[in-house]
Amino acid sequence: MKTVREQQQKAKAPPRYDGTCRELSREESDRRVAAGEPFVIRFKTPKDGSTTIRDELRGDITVENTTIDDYIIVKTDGLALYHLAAMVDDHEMGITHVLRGSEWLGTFPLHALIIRAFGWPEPKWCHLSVFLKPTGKGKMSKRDVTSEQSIYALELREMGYLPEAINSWTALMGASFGAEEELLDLAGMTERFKIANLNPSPARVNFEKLDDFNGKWIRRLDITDLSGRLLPFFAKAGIQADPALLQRIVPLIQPRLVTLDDAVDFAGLFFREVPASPAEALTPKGLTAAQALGALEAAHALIRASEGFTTEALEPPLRALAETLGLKPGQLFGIIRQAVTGQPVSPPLFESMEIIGREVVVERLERAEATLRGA
RNA sequence: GCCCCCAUCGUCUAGUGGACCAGGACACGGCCCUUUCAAGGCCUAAACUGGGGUUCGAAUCCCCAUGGGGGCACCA
Repeated sequence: MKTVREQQQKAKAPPRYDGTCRELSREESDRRVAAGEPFVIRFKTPKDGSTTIRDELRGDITVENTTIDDYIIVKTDGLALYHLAAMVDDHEMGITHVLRGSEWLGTFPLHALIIRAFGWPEPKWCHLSVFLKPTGKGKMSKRDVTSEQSIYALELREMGYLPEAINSWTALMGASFGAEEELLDLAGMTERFKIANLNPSPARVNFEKLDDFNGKWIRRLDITDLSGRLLPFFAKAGIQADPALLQRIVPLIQPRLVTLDDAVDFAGLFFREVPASPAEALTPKGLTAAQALGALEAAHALIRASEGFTTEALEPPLRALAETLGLKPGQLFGIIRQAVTGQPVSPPLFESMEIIGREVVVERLERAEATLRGA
C-alpha cells in the first residue's frame, strides 16, 4: 500500500485504493479471514455512472462515481468508522433530518450510497457553513487548541459572556431569523427556525458583535438576576461582595457593562480601600492645585452640612457651587470624583457617594485636601 | 494536484426577474443628551467580484473566469 501511495503521488493522482482485493470472491476472502489474515472492510463504490444527492440548502449535487474512493468502513480491529457507524446509528434512531457541518460534504455521496445499499429511506440532509476565524483565514476549529484563534464556549462564559448572548450571537452567524429583533432567546429561535434561512457560505466570527450582544443582554436582565451572576466574578477577583450592597450598585453599572467581568473594574471601589490620589490627579487641567483645593473645601463644607445624603440633596447645591466658583460642573465634579472614588472615571458621582456613605466620603475628602495642601 | 461547495457594504446578513439609485445589525465617523465613562437618540459613509449570455427588464436565471472555503486517514 505504501508503494502504491508513492506511485500515485508521483503521478499526481489522488491517493486512493488501487482495488487489489476488490474483486476477491466470497470464498477466497472467507478463506483468508479463516486463515487469520488481518483485513478491513471497504465500501465497493460503483465504477461507472454518477451519484446524485440532495442537500436542502444547495439542491442536487452530482458527482462521478469514479471520484468516490472505496472507503474503509470497518477497521482491522473490527470497529466501524464514522461513515458506517453514523449511518446505522441514524437509521436505528429514526433520524429524519441530518444537519451537520459542511466539512462532511465531501463524504456525503459515500454516506448516501451506504444508506441506499442498505435499502433504507434517506433522511433529509443539510450541511451548515463553517465558522471562519476572525481573520477569515481558515475555519474555526475546536481541535486546534494550540491556536490563539481557537476558543471554547466555556471560556467565553468565564470571560463574562452570558449564555443568552453566546447563543443568539452564534445563531446569527450563517443564518437569519427574519429581521425585527436580533436578540433571540432559545424559544424565539426555535419558533422562527427555518432551514431555508440558513446560509451556505462560510461566516467569519465577529467578536465585536458578541460584545454588543452581551451588553444588550446584560441590560435586559433585572437587577436581582444580574447581581447574582456578578457575584462569582467578584469572588474570582478576591472580593466578597455583599449581595444587598451589590443590589444597590448594579443599577449604576448595568448600562456600562460589556462583560460581567467588567463589573469588578466599575464597582471594585465600593468594596475595597481606595488608594489616595496624587495632587496631579486631583487637579483638573487648566486649574492650579490651590484652585482645586479651594473648590474641594467649598464642596466639602456643603457635603458636610447637607441635611440628607442622597443625590436629590447633594446635587443641586453642588451644581450651584460650581457656578459660584466659575467652574464647569464637570470640573468640580471631577475633583470630587477623584477624591472620593480614587478614579478619574466612575459610576455617576452622587449615586456613588450615596452608597459609599457620608462618613467615608468625608474622610476621603479630607485626605484629598491634605494632599492638595502639600502640593 | 484532484473532487466538492460558496460569492451583496470592512463583518454578519435581507433580497428568490420589475416594489432596489439595494434594507437591517456590528464596527467606523459626526451630532444630540450629559458630572466622567457608558447607555440612549439622530445622521453620514460604505456592497451586488469580473466578463459573457437569457430577457422588454437582472443582485436575483445560465456559462466562463477570478476569489474564498471545505475535503482527499484503519479521525470525527
